Amino acid sequence: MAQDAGAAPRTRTQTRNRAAILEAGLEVFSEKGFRGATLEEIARRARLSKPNLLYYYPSKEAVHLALLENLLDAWLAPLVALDPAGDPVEEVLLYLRRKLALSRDYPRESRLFAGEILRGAPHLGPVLGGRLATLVADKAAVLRGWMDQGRLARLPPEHLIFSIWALTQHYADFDVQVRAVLGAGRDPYAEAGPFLETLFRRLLAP
Amino acid sequence: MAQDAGAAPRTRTQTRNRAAILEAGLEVFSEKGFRGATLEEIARRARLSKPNLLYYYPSKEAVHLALLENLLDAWLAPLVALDPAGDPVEEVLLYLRRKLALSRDYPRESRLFAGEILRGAPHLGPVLGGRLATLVADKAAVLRGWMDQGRLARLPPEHLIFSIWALTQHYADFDVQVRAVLGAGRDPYAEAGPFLETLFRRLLAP
DNA sequence: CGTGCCTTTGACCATCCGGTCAAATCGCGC
DNA sequence: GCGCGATTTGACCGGATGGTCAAAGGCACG
Repeated sequence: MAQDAGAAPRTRTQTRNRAAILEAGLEVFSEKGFRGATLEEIARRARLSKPNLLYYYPSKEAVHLALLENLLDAWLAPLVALDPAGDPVEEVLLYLRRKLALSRDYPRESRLFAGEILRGAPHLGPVLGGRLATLVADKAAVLRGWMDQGRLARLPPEHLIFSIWALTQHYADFDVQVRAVLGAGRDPYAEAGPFLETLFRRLLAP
Repeated sequence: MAQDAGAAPRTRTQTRNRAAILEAGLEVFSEKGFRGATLEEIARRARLSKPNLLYYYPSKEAVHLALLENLLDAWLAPLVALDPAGDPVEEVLLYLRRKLALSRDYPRESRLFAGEILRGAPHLGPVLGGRLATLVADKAAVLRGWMDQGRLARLPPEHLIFSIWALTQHYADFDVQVRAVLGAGRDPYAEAGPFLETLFRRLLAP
């Protein structure tokens, strides 16, 4: 039996197949959304039969949920890494760069996330008001401290964080639109990097 | 017969029912996405039977398409209104305010749009590389002209436009997340307005 | 080589859902 | 109040899809 999705895989086969399912699920869910994705297609991409997939994850939702949960840590890591002991402007810029790198290197994850939030966060709703809200409150306090010390321009810290999310994730989530507007032969991320760096340097200077 | 979705409605009944269908479709599509929406639910919200809905629009896609097309003009209007004869910084800020107002007053439209783009723009793909790209190229030229005259900070104009899209639409598309982070009792838009205004004033000053 | 568990699968089921159709009903112009 | 097109609907269809099940296959270990 391998039905318990939460348990650690025991055999090599389990490890390999679960990984293949998650990879395939990420591909399909991020492209088609939860409703648009089919178990058939996920199974095919994972080179498994549909019942075989259901042997590893008990339902479509279980795969989706596993992906979102796995994602969360990686997604929040850059914000967690914001160091209260560092230089204020440089720390925020570091966060910006890390977040933009996530959009560039993991656009599927970004879109999976965006789809979930866009639909009202039916699966990770509680996490938003819980872990996420706590983390943001924590880091907002750090930012506010820096502002109080005059080392960072005074701004509503939560909205400063939102602006970093919005500006970086836009390039992953709205990729088609960005590329359609820029035309072929241009590298969105290569241009976005310096632009966003300028934007935040001007915004954050005390 | 009323099958031609493109034709202007002739009777009062047509006008009323088509409007009801579009309103219901907007509600359901923006909340559940194209695949997640069902004709049954759209029909119910429009107080029509399913076959009756199909009498006015020949398919689910036709309703979706009609919504996107109706939307496009309203969505692009603020950018169209960017006046080459106006004051550079004030014109951009005006655009920002108009766009934020759209997010505040028409969040369902914003989410409908976001969903379409997120899934790779299967329906209005051609529009992106056509009308949208042309419009942006046009206004980017205006911005560049202002920059050349030293009346606006030198920045990649397309990315400047992207940043306005990203920052304003974020508040509509990721509404649940924003509210979860801010907590109840706070008005996201009331806080976002001044913040974004500050952000762009600092960014755009020559 | 045999036993027992892990893994895989073909066949199948129930449900949902977009769309059709023929018939009923409505309501406007005469 | 009649005729006729516009509108509405119950019943139905076919395909897609999430999920089940019992049986078969593979593999490690005695």
